[in-house]
Amino acid sequence: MRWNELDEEHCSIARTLSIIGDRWTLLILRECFMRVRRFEYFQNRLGITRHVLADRLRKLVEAGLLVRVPYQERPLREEYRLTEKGLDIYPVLMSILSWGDRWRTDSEGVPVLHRHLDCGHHFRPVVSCSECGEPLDPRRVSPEPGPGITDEAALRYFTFGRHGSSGTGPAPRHPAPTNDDGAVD
Amino acid sequence: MRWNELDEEHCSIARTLSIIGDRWTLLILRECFMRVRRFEYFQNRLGITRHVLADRLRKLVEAGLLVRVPYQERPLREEYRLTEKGLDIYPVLMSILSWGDRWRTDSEGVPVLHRHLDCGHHFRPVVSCSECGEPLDPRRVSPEPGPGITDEAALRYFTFGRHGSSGTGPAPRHPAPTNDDGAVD
DNA sequence: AGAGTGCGTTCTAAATCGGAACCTGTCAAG
DNA sequence: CTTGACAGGTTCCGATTTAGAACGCACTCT
Repeated sequence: MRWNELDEEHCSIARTLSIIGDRWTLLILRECFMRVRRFEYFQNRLGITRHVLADRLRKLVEAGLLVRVPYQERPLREEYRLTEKGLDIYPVLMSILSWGDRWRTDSEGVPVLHRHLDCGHHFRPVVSCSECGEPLDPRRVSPEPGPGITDEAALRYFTFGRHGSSGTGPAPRHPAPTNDDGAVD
Repeated sequence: MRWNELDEEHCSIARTLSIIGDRWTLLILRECFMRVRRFEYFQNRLGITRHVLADRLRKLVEAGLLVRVPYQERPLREEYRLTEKGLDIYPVLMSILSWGDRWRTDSEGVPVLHRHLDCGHHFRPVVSCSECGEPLDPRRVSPEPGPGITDEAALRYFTFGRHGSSGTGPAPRHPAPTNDDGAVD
């Protein structure tokens, strides 16, 4: 499967990853949230190849997460700024950051703290239910086919098993072998 | 910068992306949350190359997000199951999904709905402050150097500007040219 | 005139990926 | 006792993508 095929998947995760699903794009967006806006600054802060940077910025503009805004004329110079669509990536970055703070921090502690200016405290981002406000437990969430899915995609997505040459067998039982290996799912 | 260098960055986002920052890894994890656990099933559902699948599963096991648990002997067969560390990726996936539902949905509506079993409603995931509970506005959050950062990384990270051959200049002003191009930042 | 700035493009070698075929145990059927 | 199926990979090749460095261009400043 190629990037452009991913784009046509009937899954919001796949479709989103067709834009932000590579190593550099999210780091570029992180810089945007740090108010970095110009080519040279991205390049110097990230250590990214100029070639790849130009490509990713172009794609982010095409996708509508960034816009080019002139900041001088003669010669024309433009900077890259977040649109509302780009600003809305913030929860993704904060979720990633939160996981990293929990699981990839050495004894020194977290590298960056975040202060919420509205309440004044250092905080962790918490993902919760829009309806009841409780934090989400993955095993208390049930995916269901929505209005925008096709029959074929629904079958593929919601039938447990495979969809290749040999037909869809019954859902295997997963008899949950007793183990103490750290598997929690 | 290579993948293994990313790993050593003083930034939780970069460090996390060194694990999940590629096209396939998050899709594999999405399948894990759908209770997919075996090689053939991942391969058939995702359409991923077997070669790449084997590589990504191995890396996810090395990184501690998945464990291999035997489900039969002779021949030995193992399935891949989420650890607590892997389960904790859930907020990242839900944030990505939420963005896709908002920005990449055509007129048909969202492809997949999610029901919160605790309250019974379809919901959107909301990222909020652990201290006051309010949803996060990116412009009301201020990053600050934490205990785990080095002086050099702090300079790099918190000084606006570049860090190449020509020293760090003063922070540019970004005079916010008046525009109506969709830039909101 | 010469150097500097900002934003790219071009070039080459190395790494990675997609697609298909092949390998290894084991069991079950003909 | 051969054949086929199954599960989980590995191997191979050609195509794409990347890293790293150099170069181009349209200006401005000294």
